[in-house]
Amino acid sequence: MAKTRNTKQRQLILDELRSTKSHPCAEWLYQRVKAKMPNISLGTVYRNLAVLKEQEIIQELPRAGSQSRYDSNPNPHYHFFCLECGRIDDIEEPYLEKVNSEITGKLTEYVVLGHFTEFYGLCPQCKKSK
Amino acid sequence: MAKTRNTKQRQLILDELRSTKSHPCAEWLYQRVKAKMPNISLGTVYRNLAVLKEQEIIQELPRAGSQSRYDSNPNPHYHFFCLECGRIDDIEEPYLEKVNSEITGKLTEYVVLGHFTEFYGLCPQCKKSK
DNA sequence: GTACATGCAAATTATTTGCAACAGG
DNA sequence: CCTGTTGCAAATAATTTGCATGTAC
Repeated sequence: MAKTRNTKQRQLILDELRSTKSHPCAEWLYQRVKAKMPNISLGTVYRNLAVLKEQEIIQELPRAGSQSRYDSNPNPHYHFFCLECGRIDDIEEPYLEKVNSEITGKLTEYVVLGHFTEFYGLCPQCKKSK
Repeated sequence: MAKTRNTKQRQLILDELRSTKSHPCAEWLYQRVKAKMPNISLGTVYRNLAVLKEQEIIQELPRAGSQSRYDSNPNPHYHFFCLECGRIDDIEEPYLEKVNSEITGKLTEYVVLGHFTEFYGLCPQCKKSK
């Protein structure tokens, strides 16, 4: 891992992210940090989030790539995302209702309608080539 | 639901999506359909995917909104996404290892490293206002 | 002093939209 | 015909990047 510095900007961004439970986006953090350091730029926020993520100090909420992807099967089912080659396979396993009910039992204040799950790891091809 | 027509473009896009298991993005579908109908436009592909999704003939793989969102906790944990107001809360429930192991048992050809799960439904506030 | 970081703006990437012409039912 | 749909191009939205300057260590 490359060397990094403790800049005022990076610290402010991290503090701001730690001060909230809202899982904010870059723009939101930018506005907040800007209040304390008016000429910080949005590019700096993006660059620092990337560094902090790289260092595993924070995480970016999961999404498979930057583009939307589509499935001709409209029914909920699970996918397996290969971290190596990016391919997405369907999983035959039936939708785990018990996962919903387990969480529903804990989150009585909420209405739990369902869950999205993606498994990740290595697909058969990428497993072999390791 | 509004009235829709069976255009040649829509049918080709759907056929192309059904012909693959790769969960493609709009651009990929555009290239494929373009081979059969050279002056189709990318905007048409996006518009048709939106219509087909609306009709629940296909699905778009889940992603909470168009922007990346960040979390100051780098450890895997679950989130609850409110379909009404878009807020994302942390769930205290510990990571369900048994979900991984259940899938690992089925996908013996794969290396299952983990899973991303987001629950969705209504948060306490939105539940009340219904 | 050196190289990582920054601010700024321009460039990319992904997606959406306005509009006049087209075509399915 | 009537109105949903298309192709095209321009507009947005989100993110990334080049570059000269700044600053942490």
